Amino acid sequence: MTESWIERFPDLAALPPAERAALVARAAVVSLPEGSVIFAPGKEAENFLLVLEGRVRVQQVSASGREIVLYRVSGGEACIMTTSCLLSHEAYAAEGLAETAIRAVAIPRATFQDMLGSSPDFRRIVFSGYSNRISDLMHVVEEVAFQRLDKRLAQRLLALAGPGGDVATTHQELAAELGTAREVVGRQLKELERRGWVALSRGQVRLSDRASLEALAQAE
Amino acid sequence: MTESWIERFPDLAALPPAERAALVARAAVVSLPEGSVIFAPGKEAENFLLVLEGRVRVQQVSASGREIVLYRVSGGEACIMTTSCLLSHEAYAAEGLAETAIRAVAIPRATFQDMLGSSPDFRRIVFSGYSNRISDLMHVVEEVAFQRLDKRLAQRLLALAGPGGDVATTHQELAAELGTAREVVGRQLKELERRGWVALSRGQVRLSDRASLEALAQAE
DNA sequence: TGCTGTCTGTGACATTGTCACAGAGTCGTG
DNA sequence: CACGACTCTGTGACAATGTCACAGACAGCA
Repeated sequence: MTESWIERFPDLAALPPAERAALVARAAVVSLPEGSVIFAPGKEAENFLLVLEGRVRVQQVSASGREIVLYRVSGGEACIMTTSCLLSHEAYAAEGLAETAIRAVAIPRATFQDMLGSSPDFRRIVFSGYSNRISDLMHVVEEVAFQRLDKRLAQRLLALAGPGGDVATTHQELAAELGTAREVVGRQLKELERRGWVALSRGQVRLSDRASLEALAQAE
Repeated sequence: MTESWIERFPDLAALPPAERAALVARAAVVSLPEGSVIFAPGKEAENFLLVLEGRVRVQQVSASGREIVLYRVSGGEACIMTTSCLLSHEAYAAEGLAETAIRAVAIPRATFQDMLGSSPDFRRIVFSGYSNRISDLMHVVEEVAFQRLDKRLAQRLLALAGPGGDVATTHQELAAELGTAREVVGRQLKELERRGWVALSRGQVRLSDRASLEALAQAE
């Protein structure tokens, strides 16, 4: 059982046996219930986290209470906000929430530093985590600064929709995804409904014309 | 002379003599004129850059031609966009421009990888570069998504002003700093002028009431 | 049933973005 | 100097988005 998690990270599973054994011995698999706060402003992280299962949502909260989702970390990825805190003690104005129940590997600070020095593969995992996050953040900047809201909303609806084409969410939650206000989302959804592209009910958006939404999502 | 640059990075200068010598031997000091494109979408980097002198501006350009400044890299810092390209071959939609003439240390890919493995201090420099950039990007998101434009403009004017209180820039350039449109900047400046906080002339903004601008910049 | 809290809808207004111009400053050149 | 070419700035009309103050609708529960 102690060996199982490392198989999710092929690069790590391929480490020299000694390093691999050390890592497995010193890391702990932790479980967190849905809704847990993984990190928050002012809370310093003690462990480096590799997410095994579940999804972490990282978002920013403004002074006025508005929120915006920055990115999500899924199984197989490193949660690099904690890393940053580990390495440079900077406080971020972001918080990480467990959107689902989480299983993750917690690697203590010292082991993390050791592994960084000893394992090129471990470094690659950490760096590519950073790299992906920077990429995500630049994408957010680009969207917020330059994209129309109807397009962004269509994108999110498509991304959040289950296979049946339903999105179980409130207008408030969608507004937090996009960094805008609830009323604005309400009006945008109303317009999409008027065009026959979605059907609205309390706490739910049903996508009734995916093709049109996709066209909108990809529009210039 | 070959030894001089490393003194700008105390962490590196303090490396074990062997490593330090290897680094100095394999890295090259390069000079770039003002206006050089350090990196651009689609251009893959071959070297890791440590900026010695000068300033690099990293900005994003939208399809519609609007721009937004993401952050600046100054002397003593690592230019981590190039790093990312080095490590994960991801293409970013950002470009880096030399705002001033630049002197930088270019470290070849292989040496960079070696140093990452052998030197905790080198790792710290690289990681803290990443960390700072993530911090910068989150700050940009926060500003663009949640802050009023007059406040952001006041912040930029104060940041860009020389000691005499002059900002030599066009409305277009200010708009690119903030990710907005020229006309909007023009109107905002007009309003600041009406209040007597700035004086406008072609290609220049003179800050005539710093205290008021600072109050605006710090307003909620 | 009535109460309570959440979710949604709406109108009025402020702020910001877009578009299509026009006017004014600067510079080189004849 | 006169002229054109170019950049920089100003403006009005309108569209899109954000803010505020509500009111109504819905769900769960005593």
